[in-house]
Amino acid sequence: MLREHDLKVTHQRLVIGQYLFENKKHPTAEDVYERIRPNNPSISMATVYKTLDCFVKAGLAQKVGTTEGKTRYDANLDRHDHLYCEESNQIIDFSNEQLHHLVDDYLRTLNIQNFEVSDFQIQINGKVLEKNKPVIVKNSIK
Amino acid sequence: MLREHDLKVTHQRLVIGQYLFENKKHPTAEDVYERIRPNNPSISMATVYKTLDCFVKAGLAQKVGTTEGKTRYDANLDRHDHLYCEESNQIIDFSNEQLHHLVDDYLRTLNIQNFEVSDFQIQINGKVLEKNKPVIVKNSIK
DNA sequence: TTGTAAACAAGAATAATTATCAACTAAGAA
DNA sequence: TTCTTAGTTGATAATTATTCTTGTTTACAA
Ligand SMILES: [Mn+2]
Ligand SMILES: [Mn+2]
Ligand SMILES: [Zn+2]
Ligand SMILES: [Zn+2]
Repeated sequence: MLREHDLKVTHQRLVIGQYLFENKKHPTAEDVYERIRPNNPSISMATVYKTLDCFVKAGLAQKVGTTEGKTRYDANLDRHDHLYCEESNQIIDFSNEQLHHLVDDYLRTLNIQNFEVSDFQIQINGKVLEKNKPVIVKNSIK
Repeated sequence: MLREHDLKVTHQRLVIGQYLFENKKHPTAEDVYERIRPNNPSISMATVYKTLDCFVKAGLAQKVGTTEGKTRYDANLDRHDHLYCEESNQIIDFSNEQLHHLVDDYLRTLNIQNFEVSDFQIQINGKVLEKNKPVIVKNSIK
């Protein structure tokens, strides 16, 4: 994956990439650092930032805007939206083809003058009810 | 407006509020500070932050998440979405009842287990074509 | 195996935001 | 009006998030 994107394969990139890609959370740089540190005590915070940034530039991850004053990173490259928990600040992936089409089709019927739309993302605010249980989305229409 | 929200009426709040409410931009704290400073040289940055924060807490404004590492503030309290210009980083209000209903209705048909939706906001990414001309949205369907 | 550009760790530097605190003031009570 | 006081402000220090600098190490092409 790194090679495909012309990135040198280093231990640091493998470790950070593995965490980011395997469990699709939306961690801050700090989160990543804390997580990988126990097994990789020599990796520095600057490297975490540079690595995340290089993933973003390579298109392997994206930044997610928040209101908390820190940037979150997302390795889920599929088209998806986000559930923002107002209590825990966690961001949960939400994928729904129909919803996407619905909005996409509608946006195409509008003509937004002087603005070229590239894509969109829906930020669904609310709160997780039971903090330990998972959030599951079910499509009512088949 | 301030009195209705049990906020003491101070010169600083009037000045900052006036800027924020009259031209519905999405300024950073720094933007607000730079803008009001010429006519109010004694207002401090800390006051700008505290004032914006108190507007948010009172429900007179909202924070807008960005990917730039600084928070933006929005005094447009109507339900609306945002056009994010990837080039200039400006955020433009986008209001469309139909689109809102479309998404709202659809979200209600889903049952998102263990998550209580309060509201949502669509982030439309793209770029402003001609930087000096305005961005206008027209509804194609009446 | 070696040369070299790229990447790294450590720590300094900067940028954004928040905290502290003494002085001031809005606004209600007397 | 004047008094009282809780809330607000400005100056400045502190904290937090991120980026920069520099000497050292490493990936990998030749
Ligand atoms: Mn910063
Ligand atoms: Mn901060
Ligand atoms: Zn995501
Ligand atoms: Zn807005």
